[in-house]
Amino acid sequence: MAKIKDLHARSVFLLVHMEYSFNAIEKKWQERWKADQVYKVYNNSTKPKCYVLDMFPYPSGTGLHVGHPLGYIASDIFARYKRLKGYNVLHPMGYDAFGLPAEQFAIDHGIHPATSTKQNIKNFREQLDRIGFSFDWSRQINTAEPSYYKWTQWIFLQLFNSWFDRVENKAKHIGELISSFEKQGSSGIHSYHANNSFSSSEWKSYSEKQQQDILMEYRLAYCGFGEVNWCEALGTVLANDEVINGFSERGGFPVVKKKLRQWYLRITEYADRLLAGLEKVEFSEAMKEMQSNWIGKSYGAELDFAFEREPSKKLRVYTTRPDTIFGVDFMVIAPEHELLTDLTTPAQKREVETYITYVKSRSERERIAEKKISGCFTGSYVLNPFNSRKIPVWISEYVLAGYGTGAIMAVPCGDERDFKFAQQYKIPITNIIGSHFHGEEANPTKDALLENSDFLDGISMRDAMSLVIEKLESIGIGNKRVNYKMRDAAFSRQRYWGEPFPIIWKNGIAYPLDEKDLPLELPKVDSYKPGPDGEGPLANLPDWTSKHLETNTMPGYAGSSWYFLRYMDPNNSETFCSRTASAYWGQVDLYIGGTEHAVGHLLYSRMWTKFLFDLDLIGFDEPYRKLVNQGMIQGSSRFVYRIEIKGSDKMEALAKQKPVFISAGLKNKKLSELQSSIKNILIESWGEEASEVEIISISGLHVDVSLVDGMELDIPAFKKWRSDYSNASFVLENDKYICGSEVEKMSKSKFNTVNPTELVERYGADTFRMYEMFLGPVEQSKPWDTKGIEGVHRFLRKLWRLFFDEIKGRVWTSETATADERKVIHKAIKKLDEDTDRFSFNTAVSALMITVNELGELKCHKKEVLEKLLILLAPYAPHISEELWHEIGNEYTILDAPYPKYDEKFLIESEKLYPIAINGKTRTELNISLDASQQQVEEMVLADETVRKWLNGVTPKKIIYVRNKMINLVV
RNA sequence: ACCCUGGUGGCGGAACAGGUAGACGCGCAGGACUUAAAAUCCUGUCUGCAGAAAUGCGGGUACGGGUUCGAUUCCCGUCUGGGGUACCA
Repeated sequence: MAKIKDLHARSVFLLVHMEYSFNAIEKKWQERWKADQVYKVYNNSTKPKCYVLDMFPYPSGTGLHVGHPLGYIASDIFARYKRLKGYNVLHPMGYDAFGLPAEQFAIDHGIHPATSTKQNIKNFREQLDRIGFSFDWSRQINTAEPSYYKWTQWIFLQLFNSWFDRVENKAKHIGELISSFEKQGSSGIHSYHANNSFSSSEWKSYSEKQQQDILMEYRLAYCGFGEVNWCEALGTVLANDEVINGFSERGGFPVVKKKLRQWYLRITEYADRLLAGLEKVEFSEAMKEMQSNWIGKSYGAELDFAFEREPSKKLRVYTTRPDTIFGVDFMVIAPEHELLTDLTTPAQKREVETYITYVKSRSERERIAEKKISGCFTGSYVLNPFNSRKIPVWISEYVLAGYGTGAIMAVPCGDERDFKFAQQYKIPITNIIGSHFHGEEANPTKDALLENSDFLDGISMRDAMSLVIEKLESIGIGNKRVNYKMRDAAFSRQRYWGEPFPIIWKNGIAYPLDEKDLPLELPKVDSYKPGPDGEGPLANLPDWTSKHLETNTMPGYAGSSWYFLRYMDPNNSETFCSRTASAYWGQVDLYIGGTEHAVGHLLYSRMWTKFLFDLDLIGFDEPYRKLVNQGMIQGSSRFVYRIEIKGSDKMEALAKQKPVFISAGLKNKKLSELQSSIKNILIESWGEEASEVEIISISGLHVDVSLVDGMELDIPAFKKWRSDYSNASFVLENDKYICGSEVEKMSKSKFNTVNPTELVERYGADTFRMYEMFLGPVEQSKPWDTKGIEGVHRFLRKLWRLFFDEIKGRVWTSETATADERKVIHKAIKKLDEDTDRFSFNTAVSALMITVNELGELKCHKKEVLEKLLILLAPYAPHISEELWHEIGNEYTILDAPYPKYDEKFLIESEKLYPIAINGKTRTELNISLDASQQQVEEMVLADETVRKWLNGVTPKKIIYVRNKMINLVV
């Protein structure tokens, strides 16, 4: 019985192997890899370690589209490649499961975010599994699970219980600060908050509340007040992108700024280390630039301008250009500036108030982005400290309260924005840079010699900077100052679906929860509606509020700031990640994700890592050694163009029932030209009365990309797509309906998404993986186009035919390879090795295609060559490689195969055809042996008939050999 | 508005340190095999001019300048697509 079964299996096997049945092969290997746990990794090995990480996804309800796997495929290729190269590779995956969309979904549909998230994760996982990734799923994490966020809360408590010692430039336990206050009061080196000055005995005499208020100014996680987008009508706080032009995206209700109690992370204390750390990591220069611009370190000075009316009062400004002090023609303060009421004169009061109301409705982005300038005079003047010149004080939205001192000295001849402001409000401009300023536009030069500048006249601006600062310091009205554009990170949300804060409030004091009470689980709620006064939904729970627990929750980036550590030790219930685990795996060797995280997630996780390092909880202070940013795959949307008409009610109703669409090539003609040519079609469709209607416009509508072949609309399918299009008629060009197209972000609502699972079913995971890589460089954004996928599929079938013939069956042999065949495969090994290492996966795929073509031309079916080829291919197309690897007689997984080494000796040529150029223009070619000396080559070149003719007796000035590619004679 | 990044055939892209621009693939055109289709294979495919042809000469990497013997690559300016701008992830 057993034998019969076996025979049967064998015949099926042979039959199957005539052609490349990718579906069966991929299913078989995915099951076997899972059963054999081939991707499970252990925290110890004699091999070197390599940690390859993807930015984990937010499991959105719309599932995976072809853009998601791009980075995952790239990292999977790299992880498999490293494993083949003999590394112990950690390649995990998980979910960043807290987030606003799930909460909005809950509000709209009443489904608990945990439920919808769980479902979404299931979908993601099913889709991911089809692509054949080498993730170690036993290490999967989910930031929304209590076993995970217990440690997010725990790290938060460490931040809460820490302060930053600016002398040692590191975080320390708050207890050290307290004992310093007890011993020497605020005179200790640790006091850097100017408004706190107390002695040791004063400290001891303070109430607990007073002491805690002071400590709050030092904690790395602290509570304060901050402005949020408040929508009264919705009773909730809105994200910036939920606000459009001062109105809520949903409902269109007015949105204003409101101050609410907020948690913050004191990331500004790490500004210098975040900046310095960039030098130790392999991020792209662009990424480093974005981060350092965000941190925005600048050197300058703070100085006081006394009020004209009340010289004891001062307006303090921050400037990076103290040298321009005599060019100050006006001051601008932020609308939120605390001295605004003092500065506003009764005459200007009404105007200032109107302006403030206007600014309140504006988002910060709008305030700095808008081209038009707005502002308002306060009525007051301050005095230039050096020459007592009267300077008017203005308010403008482009000055932000949070940066510097919230007030600037405006120098219109040197600053573009100040210049435009002066022009708009007709403020006279002082020129301090002579001929560098023409009155047409500002000139921010630092090279001019100063004029109209009192004691600075004739001095260069660069030298003047330090002179002014010295003088300011000596007369005590200012000082040198380093400033950062970066602000402390807002760390709370008035939302439900996030980590609860392990904080209890008593008498206005925030007390940390005991560690043993973690996790503080997110309670179930009946309603996701906001709580009273803009608080989060947790404020609606009597059970929660009666315990005085914090009602804010943590933001999306909390869990993602440290997740890379949890993968190292995912099931540890004693600690967030054991020291042995983090010591073994260390930094992430390769991190892949989009640039959109440049200044958010990446900075936060770098800060958390530095913090954990300071507390000696991990042994490294940069999380990611190397970062690669994958580009975004955009959707290529298709449009149909509907004719919009004006006419009788009957006609307008018909226009809805029987819409008429016009082909893209015709839509740009003038409406008047169209009237006559389209009328016939309208009459045909709607009856005689249609001759009366007027065509008023043509509107473009998204159409599902699956209904369009290239640009041509599949009309029957389109009619079936939506019931209201079933009676549609079409104005064609050349008997075809041609759609319009546009490249946009991939999204369900634009009908331009492509589902990877469908492609995997049609062409196989291997084809899909290789095609995504073949599409272009991983780093580059590009629109998705399914058309080319056939070419990659053809390549895999060609590869298959090197092993099996449709009629003859097995064709691979154990014969010894020829020199030509060896040359082909060694060329491939060299190229693949280089390309995979430098992340040039698109050219690597091309090289594989060329190799298979060349082997096909040579009719090479030799195992010796083919098995090397399979290993090269394995990271890219794991299923087919594994199948064929076993077919040629290997028992173990291809991932444990030794990666082939190329041998120069198979590639060496004895002579080469060199182009010979004169002044860069190629004139002829010469065969030159590779071991010829430079002099021999020169003699040969100069002796050549054609070259001599061209040189026409002239001796070349020099002869340049260009990287083994050409020889150029410069005359 | 500011910061970052891209722009090369009909299309995706290649050219890795400034050195023969258009590899590889798609599409298209023609051909072979087939009763036919599918599949497969072969040939051509930036462009203008000349030529029966092999081929030759010129132009060409968004646009305008510059540096260089030589520029898709470096520099300056302009136009334009994409990402980010602090509560989307």
